[in-house]
Amino acid sequence: MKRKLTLKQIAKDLNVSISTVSKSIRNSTEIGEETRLKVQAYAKLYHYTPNNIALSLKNRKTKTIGIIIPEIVHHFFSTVINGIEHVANDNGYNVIICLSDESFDKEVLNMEMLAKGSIDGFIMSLSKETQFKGDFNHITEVMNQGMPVVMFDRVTDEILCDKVIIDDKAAAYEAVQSMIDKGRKKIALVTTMDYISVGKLRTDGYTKALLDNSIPFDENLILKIDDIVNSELTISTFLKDKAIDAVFAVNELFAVTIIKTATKLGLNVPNDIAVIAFTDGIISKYSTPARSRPTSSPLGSLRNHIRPNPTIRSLMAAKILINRLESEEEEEGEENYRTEVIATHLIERESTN
Amino acid sequence: MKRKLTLKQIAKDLNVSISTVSKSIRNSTEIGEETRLKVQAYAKLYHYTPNNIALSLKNRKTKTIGIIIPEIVHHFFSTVINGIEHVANDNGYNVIICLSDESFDKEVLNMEMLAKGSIDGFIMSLSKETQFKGDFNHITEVMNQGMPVVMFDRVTDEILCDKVIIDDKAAAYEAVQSMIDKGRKKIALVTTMDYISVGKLRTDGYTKALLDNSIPFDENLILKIDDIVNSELTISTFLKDKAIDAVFAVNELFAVTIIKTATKLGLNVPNDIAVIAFTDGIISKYSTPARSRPTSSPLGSLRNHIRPNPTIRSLMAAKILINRLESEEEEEGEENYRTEVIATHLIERESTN
DNA sequence: CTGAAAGCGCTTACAG
DNA sequence: CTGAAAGCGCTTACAG
Repeated sequence: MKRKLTLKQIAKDLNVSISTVSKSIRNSTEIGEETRLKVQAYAKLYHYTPNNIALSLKNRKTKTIGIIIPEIVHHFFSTVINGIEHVANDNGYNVIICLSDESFDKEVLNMEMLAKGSIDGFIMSLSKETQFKGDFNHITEVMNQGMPVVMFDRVTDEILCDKVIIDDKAAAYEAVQSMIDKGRKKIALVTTMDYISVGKLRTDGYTKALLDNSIPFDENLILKIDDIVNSELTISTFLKDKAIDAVFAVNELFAVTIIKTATKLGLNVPNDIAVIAFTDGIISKYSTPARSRPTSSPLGSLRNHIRPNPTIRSLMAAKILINRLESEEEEEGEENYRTEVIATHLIERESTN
Repeated sequence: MKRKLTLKQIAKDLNVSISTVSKSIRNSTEIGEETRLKVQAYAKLYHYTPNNIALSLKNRKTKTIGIIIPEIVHHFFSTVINGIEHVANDNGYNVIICLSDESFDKEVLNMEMLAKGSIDGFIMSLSKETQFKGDFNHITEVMNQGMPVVMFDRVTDEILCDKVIIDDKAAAYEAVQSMIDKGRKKIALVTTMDYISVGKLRTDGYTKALLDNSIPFDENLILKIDDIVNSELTISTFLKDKAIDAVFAVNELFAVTIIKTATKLGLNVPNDIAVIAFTDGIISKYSTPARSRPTSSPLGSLRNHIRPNPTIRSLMAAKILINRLESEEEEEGEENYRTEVIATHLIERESTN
């Protein structure tokens, strides 16, 4: 079996010492020009590339960042990865991606694997199951070993570390407020289970908007969905039984399902029932490939929406991590973690209702 | 800054040698029970984990597999990753994912990065741009350094290596034949640009089916699409101008767009125009979240389709790679590359037309 | 100008 | 039963 070319091999082939080869390749002026050029030519000819593993060992840093995200069949995370890669590459870092697949066990395994030396730090978004269990020992563990962690989007208060989030509560508040302003009376909420931090915060925004407007909070107007794929019937019943004239959905898939269900029930969206949601653009992309007539698709009815831009956040997360990595060299003071909150606002299209 | 615990540190803390610590932790009987247990307790208490980087250097293998795929906003690749991870983990391997984002440059950079020692072998699917350029030097390069590569789905004839593909041509042939059998006269083809190997093969199957049935090949019935997102108008014109009664689409997104466009033109699918396509299930998942009434969505009209199962292929690819990795230890004979062709057939739903 | 030595963290054959 | 030494591939301070 062929092997990667090493300094040792070059040294042997050229009858010089390993140090000489190393210095020549790094173009050190310490080495005489003749030798230097000879070695360089040889290295180039045989496509020598230094072994990163050896470099990592020597330098005690890998110059790579690990990303752990729940899933990737999702436009959102794809954008996130691109953003992080961009900043990383600009700063001489590489990026490794691992998927937790929304599973706690996979998240733990992936973190453990990467923490065994493969990377210098993490950027992560918690899996659903992890948020549900509330078990964050794997993260504490990694941080105890001196690895910085930046949490992204799906975060937890139980871990002290850098975080990048959007102001979910405020954005939700704004959305619900806008519905109230337009005269909607019975505003329902379709959200996730409470353990999803993001869903929880958006729910809080909804609740607060109602309170601030002295609208009585009605628990029956809240629908918590665990598995959207099998929930059309639930939603149908929900919409039918209450005289709801507006729905705030915490994500795009929920919104699509709601709009479709409402339409099937003979309701006109947005006239009979308005729908506002957080979106990420992926579903509308698939639903209306050509975009020529937005109103022909479910999302067309979703004129007003909140679309958090993942790019800004991913750039920010990468910068924070790299910053910490570079400054950490000597320092001891760790406690100054920051939580970056990116403002996010409701997008209202012209012909709103 | 805190650091990861090392054998050296433990040795110092416990006043024994590094060798003793190492052997104790690996539970070698060479070490006296008392010492062994003491070391083990200490290691456990402080959560010692061996440094993978050091192990990789020492063993000259990393026990990790690199996956390079074009994108991940795609159910298909998500399934592929899961399949590979499954086999990998079962065999003590870890998996690292890199995205080429359909870009040649990113593909090259990612491969170079991983080839510098981070992994033992590749499983990859070529980016569109790479297929378009036809430049595969980065792959040759990596293979020359003794790294096995298994190509997956989007492959090229220009590189000799292990490959796992489906029989695109035969499956396409079967689909087109079925339309012919049902009496369709003017069968159009909507496909990708020729440089996409998969699209090319499916096109070949289409052509062959026509030939074998003595149906004159009409170039005007072939539409090659580069960017589906902005192609509704093109498709609309295409469908309108010819008296087409059937379309074979090489992928699901094409099919959705075709069906939508046809419907807008007032055509009944499948009565006026039948559509058969290769699918992967993701779009139908988004388009009809609840699945209760399949015919209400574009994909509902796509009763007959070819859905290559990515799981089998990914398991196969991982097995082939690991097999090669494990057997390669000493061997010299490299030339016995295999191309695994997974049979794939048309799925016909009951109420076909 | 060139090279031997130490060290990154680990394992293992070999002494004692 | 324990430990010193060599080596994985590299860099760099230090001799010569």
